[in-house]
Amino acid sequence: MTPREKAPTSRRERPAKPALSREGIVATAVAVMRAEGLEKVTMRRLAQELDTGPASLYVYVANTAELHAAVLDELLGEVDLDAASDDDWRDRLVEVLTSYTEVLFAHPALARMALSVRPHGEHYLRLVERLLALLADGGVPPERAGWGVDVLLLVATANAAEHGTREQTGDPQAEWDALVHAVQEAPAATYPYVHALAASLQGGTPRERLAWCFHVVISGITHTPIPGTDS
Amino acid sequence: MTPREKAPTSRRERPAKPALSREGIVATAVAVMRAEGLEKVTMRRLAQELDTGPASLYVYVANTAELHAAVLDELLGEVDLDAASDDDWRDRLVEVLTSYTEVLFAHPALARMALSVRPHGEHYLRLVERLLALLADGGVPPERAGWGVDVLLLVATANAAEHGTREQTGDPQAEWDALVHAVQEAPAATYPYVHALAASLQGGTPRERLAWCFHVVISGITHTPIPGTDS
DNA sequence: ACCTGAACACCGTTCAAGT
DNA sequence: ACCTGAACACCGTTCAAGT
Repeated sequence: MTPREKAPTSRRERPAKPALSREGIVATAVAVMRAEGLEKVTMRRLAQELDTGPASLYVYVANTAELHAAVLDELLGEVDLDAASDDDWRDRLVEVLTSYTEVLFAHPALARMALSVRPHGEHYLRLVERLLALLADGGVPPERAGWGVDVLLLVATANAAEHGTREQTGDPQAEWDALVHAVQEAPAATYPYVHALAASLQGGTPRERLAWCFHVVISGITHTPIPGTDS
Repeated sequence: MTPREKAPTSRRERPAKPALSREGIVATAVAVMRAEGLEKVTMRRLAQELDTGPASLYVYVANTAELHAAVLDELLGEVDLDAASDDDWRDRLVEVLTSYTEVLFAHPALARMALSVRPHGEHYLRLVERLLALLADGGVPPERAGWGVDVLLLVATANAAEHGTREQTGDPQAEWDALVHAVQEAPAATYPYVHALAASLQGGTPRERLAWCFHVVISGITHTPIPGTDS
């Protein structure tokens, strides 16, 4: 919370170098990510930003992965947990999940990371708590809700990783075109279903597909008992 | 298919440097990945392996991402498309998806990549074709099947990325412990649901959870029409 | 205890020059 | 056309030495 707190300087010099701290490092990391993407959030770059050498950061941060995880939890603070509609619990669930996805959408690299490094920060816990509450509202048995939250967050995170709009590895349009091309060129003899589907491949907006995806999982959760355990 | 084809050497020298080719490069990449993981599949390392300079590879491969995509499609050739059971179409679907997940399980880094670079190789098309056929068997309307395959593969890929056993970024056990710890420490006042769930968090084997996950999505697909489009 | 310079061991990609 | 050496612009992490 004190990213650039000025040390009390007696002599008039250039803005005194603020003392290093975990908070300061994470805050700088978030700033760099917002400005230039997660790819630029490197130990060396951050050290440069904080006017020190990369080795100094290792006093406060174990490694790059841990730093990125801290950045992720910071970002999760932006997820809107208060669904506006007081309609069906399903719709409220979709609202919260959509907010989560949108937050990650701007940083697909972060979403990809969230799939390897299990988040466990404060903001993440808050989100899980909210999702569990909504599933409980819907009468989903507790253990099934636990597994269900896992699947819902997995789907949301993967969607963000896949369709996110920033920091693309290559040209996303070109890649999509390549897929469409591959599908359209698929010989009807070998790939009858793929061939037949070519036309409807681009059907629906990304937003429609995302909402459908969430409804599929929610519906599935209500219909699929955990084997042996719950009713 | 001709990874180390020997050029016809007249003089007896050390094994003549094979001519470079896309196939040779990809084959070498697959070999390096199997031996040491995707992390080691770098342009420089491959060049070294092929006894040349990194710049030479760019004649055959656009960049590292494209190379990794080629490796992925190669690996997808190992997915078992012929479900053994002739039971319910759902079970056969789960079998194929489980095979896909298992193939990626050994290479989570590849799974993560599959979420950013849309695959469109031959083996990938074959897999999609098979999944579409199984959904058609189940009477799922074509367009919904198209969207459904996307979700099923997304879930399978994300599972592999998340729970994969190799090339872990950090210590996976330590991370899982950190999550369990965070959940158990979660104050009951602020996080009642998370707190209540702490006990059952580790419930079920990964395999059970994966199968449940697939059944949830399949069930959801059969119950959730695409808005406005299909019946 | 905290901070640092310097080093080690790597990356991807480009480009002018060669064959 | 294909191949290459050399360079440019970066990485993460460690470690001995300083304050």
